[in-house]
Amino acid sequence: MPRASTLSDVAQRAGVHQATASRALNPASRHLVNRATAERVLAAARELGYVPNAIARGLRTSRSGTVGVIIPDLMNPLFPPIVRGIEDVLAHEGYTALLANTDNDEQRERALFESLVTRRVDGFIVATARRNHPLLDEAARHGLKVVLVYRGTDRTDFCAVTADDRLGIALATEHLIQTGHRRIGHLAGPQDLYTGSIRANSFTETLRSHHLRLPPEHIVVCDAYSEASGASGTRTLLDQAPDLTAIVAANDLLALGACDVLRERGLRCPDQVSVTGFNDMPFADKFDPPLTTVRVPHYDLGAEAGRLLLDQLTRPGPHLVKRLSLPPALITRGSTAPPPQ
Amino acid sequence: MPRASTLSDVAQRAGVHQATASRALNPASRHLVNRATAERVLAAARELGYVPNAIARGLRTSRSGTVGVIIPDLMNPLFPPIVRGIEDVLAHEGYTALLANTDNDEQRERALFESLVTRRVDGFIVATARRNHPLLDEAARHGLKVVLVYRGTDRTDFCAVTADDRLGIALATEHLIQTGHRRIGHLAGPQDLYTGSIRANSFTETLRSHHLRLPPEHIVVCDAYSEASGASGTRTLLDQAPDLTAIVAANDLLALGACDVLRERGLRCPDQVSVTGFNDMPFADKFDPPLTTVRVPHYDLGAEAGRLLLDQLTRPGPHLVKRLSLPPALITRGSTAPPPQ
DNA sequence: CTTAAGTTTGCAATCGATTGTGGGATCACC
DNA sequence: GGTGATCCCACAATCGATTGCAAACTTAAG
Repeated sequence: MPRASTLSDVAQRAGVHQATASRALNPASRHLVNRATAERVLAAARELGYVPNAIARGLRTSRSGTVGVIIPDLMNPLFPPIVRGIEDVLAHEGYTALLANTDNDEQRERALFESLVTRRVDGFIVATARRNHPLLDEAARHGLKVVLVYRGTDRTDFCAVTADDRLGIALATEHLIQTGHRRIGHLAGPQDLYTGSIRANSFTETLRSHHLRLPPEHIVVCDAYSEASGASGTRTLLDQAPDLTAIVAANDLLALGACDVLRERGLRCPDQVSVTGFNDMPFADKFDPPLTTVRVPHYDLGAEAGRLLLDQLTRPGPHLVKRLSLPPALITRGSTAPPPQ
Repeated sequence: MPRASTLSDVAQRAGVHQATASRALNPASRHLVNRATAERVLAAARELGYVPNAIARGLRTSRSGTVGVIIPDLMNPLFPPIVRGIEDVLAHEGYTALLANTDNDEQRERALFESLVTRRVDGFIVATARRNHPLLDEAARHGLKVVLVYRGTDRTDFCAVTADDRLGIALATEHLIQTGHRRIGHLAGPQDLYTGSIRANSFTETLRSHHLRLPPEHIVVCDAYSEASGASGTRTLLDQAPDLTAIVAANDLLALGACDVLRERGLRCPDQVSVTGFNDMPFADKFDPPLTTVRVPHYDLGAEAGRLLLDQLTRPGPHLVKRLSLPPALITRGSTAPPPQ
């Protein structure tokens, strides 16, 4: 196998110095070389099948053209669209995303982070933020550009693109109230996550603003955004408050777990208990019953996060800490109905 | 922001030459340096927060420690587990996956491929193979290591890890036959894909081997593995052959499209028409009706593909072209039942 | 004490691109 | 023909690590 041809191979073939070849090949500096020469270089490159070596370029320019994307779990169907949005925007500017699945494991997250720093990514897009997250400090110490996506953090010194979770939960809760429900429970997400805490707060506020009772046993905090965790949370919730007629779940997976437990206990959804989810995950409309949920523009979250990071990477000078919030929408389906008489 | 410390910073602080520092830092060559010296270097590195520069290393060693992973669409729920399997195996050996979504677009695929070649990935794992795929030739010309995953190709000179699709479809089809069905249709996938063609062949063979009639209008080829495509294929199928009592879909998404159309036409599934899918995508058990389908060990496909590639990358010498096939399993759920009387 | 073998370390080239600097053409104009 | 000005291009340093080679030093054996 002949080794790949290099810049100086091209230069030699075109009969110029490699510096000239470099400038000719790079659109941004092409104007520095004579038109005819440039074409000769381009032709030589084409004939040799020259492929620039991004590694060598990266060493010299100390920019790798890569961005680290840290997500909790690719198998949670909510993240692929976010990743997709990020990639589409980055690819358009010649950047490549390096994906890292942390599996909600701090150990693993640290290792992956190190590996990305070693690879000299130009910036990070982080979807694993906790409300107070040591990794973010470390990133800041390294002087790395960071944009948070989907999950925010308590600190206000990081760019972030999130959905308006407060509004989303308010929409779902008010939908239930307007449908006639008065005893509504909440399956909350982990409270060390921004999404878990803000959604729980919004639930509480919404009930308050409608002057509805909210005894503490109407809220159960789940320890993960998973079906299993939603199921066990629902068991607790129903044991504590058997007279609930509706459950606002902080997430679709929790809602699915809730539906499982309702079925397990012989309670019909939505006839006896209504359930709402959050995210409008793919195929939520195909479930039995089709899930009433809050649609979040995941793709756009990713795309905007990508844009924010690109802006920081490509535009010189100081940057504002932008915090962008995108609007969710209530999607009414079959898992909600008026309460039983 | 102080610039990141380099190898020679570490060497200086430890009072040794950078060559020595390099050897001390690298476990594989550490035995070449005096124990005490090595510890001094390690300490210096720790104090300075030294992070090796993978770019510089890659330039020198001409190995990037990255692998290109080309998949058709991350949002198809079947691929995240594959990616996950790949990443887990690669990460364990210090490799990083560069993910590329082609969106089934050849143009886009070519661009992403170029970009990965530029980044000097050490190898490729390809899940977008078509039966006859120009990209694969090009990769071979570049002398790149390639392992196919999930989808094979007609050529036999590439390593591949696939499910035993032939067996999978046979299981689904025989399940229907044993349940009493005689007039069974097939929603086939794109025939330029290995999976599409082998599944269609297996369907035909299975019916033949049971001496069942199979008029050509009982098979409709869909032009993509998507719900929409499955829906329109099903319309054609039902128009051509209204007396079918069962449909073997080449894929879960096609099966979902089929269920949509059955509902749209007032046909009850499974009472009037049974449907089987393929892949056992996440949440297939939650659908209405729960989908009878063929479970494919996606995670393991990815993991094995990763192992195969790693073996080629790390073990010197010539390599066998291994073709690995993993067994699927029939998962019987609510979308299949005996045919109506 | 000499020689040989074995350890440990330093020197310097190298990977392949980018880029600041300076010099040689070419041309115009006085 | 001299003087700039303008354009192109070549030279060479540089990014940060790895590694073949040889020098220096230690130890052991004769």
